[in-house]
Amino acid sequence: MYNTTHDGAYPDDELRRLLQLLVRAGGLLEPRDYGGLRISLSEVFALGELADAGTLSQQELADRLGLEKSTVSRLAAGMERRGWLSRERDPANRRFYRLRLTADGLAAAGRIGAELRAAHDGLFDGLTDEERAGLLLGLTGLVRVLRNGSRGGDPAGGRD
Amino acid sequence: MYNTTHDGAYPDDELRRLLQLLVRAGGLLEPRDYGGLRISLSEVFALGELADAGTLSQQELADRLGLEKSTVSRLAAGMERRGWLSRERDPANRRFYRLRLTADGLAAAGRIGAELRAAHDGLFDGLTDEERAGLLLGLTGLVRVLRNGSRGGDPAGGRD
DNA sequence: CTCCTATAGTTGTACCGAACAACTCTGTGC
DNA sequence: GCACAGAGTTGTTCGGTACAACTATAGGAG
Repeated sequence: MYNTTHDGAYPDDELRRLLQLLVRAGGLLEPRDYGGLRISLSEVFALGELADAGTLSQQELADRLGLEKSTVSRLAAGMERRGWLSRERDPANRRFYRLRLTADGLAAAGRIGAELRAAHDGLFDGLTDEERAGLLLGLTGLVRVLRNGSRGGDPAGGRD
Repeated sequence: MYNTTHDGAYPDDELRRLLQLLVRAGGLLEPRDYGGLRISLSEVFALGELADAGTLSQQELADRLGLEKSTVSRLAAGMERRGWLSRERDPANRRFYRLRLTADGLAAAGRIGAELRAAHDGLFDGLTDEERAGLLLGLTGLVRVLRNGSRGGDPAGGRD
């Protein structure tokens, strides 16, 4: 397939395969049902960020999610409509919202967290001990590398 | 964050974090420039499948990509327009197309393959040897598990 | 105090990738 | 010949996103 010029020392193929599996078989891209509610990937991430941070302005949330502020405006409005978060203006500076998860929002975050955990437990069940340990180690490193952007020549990104 | 009820033995958090990094920092979802050409993820996958298989009908391609035939119809039309593939009717059964990459299409597949390899080489550079080895092992297993769908209670999927 | 500017958020609009449904075209079996 | 099945197409709709232009609030500089 894509390994036209490569010697096969690395899993060229696996990289694309994995992406493809993640995207398709895993249904990564589509909104899906978490805890019985239809929710988009961005909403999943937003719940996570807010559960993490407690209170965020929309702009902060946008930065964390890598989304445009207008997108987050509508995202937050939707989540408010669902009762997952409250939007109060910051009394100290009324330009800012103070986005906070409501009890419902926290519950949703909990359910989703549980599903994510179930998902990865299910995945892990199919792995050998060695694979499991290796994956854990490798993924941790990968997260580190991706987060620090320590890549030579921006090979994967190219859009920031 | 999401680990409201978990004991922390697994990288709960890391799972979502990884997804998020993949999706955002990696710019996974957006069409991006590969080898200087704007190309969607599905086109990347389609090039891979066709480079793999040589000749496919649209329905076969749709099955492999997990897309609807109508989507693939337009996808293939677009790729034909770009000169990446040829669509001849199968002479033995004119209902079928015989999709094949052109020389240009193969070249594009090669360029994209090179970029994918560069991307993951760049990623791998930031890893320790242990992490690299572990990741390789774990990913291989993960691909196997995802492909076989051996998951307890369909934890990750839920949309097919 | 007024005006200028910066920044948070909103709204209008457009785009893209995808699904679904209804359609056409081709082949097959009775 | 006709009915049915399957491949591909087209019309339409939807969701998630960006971009641009807007409003509203705040913080100076004169």
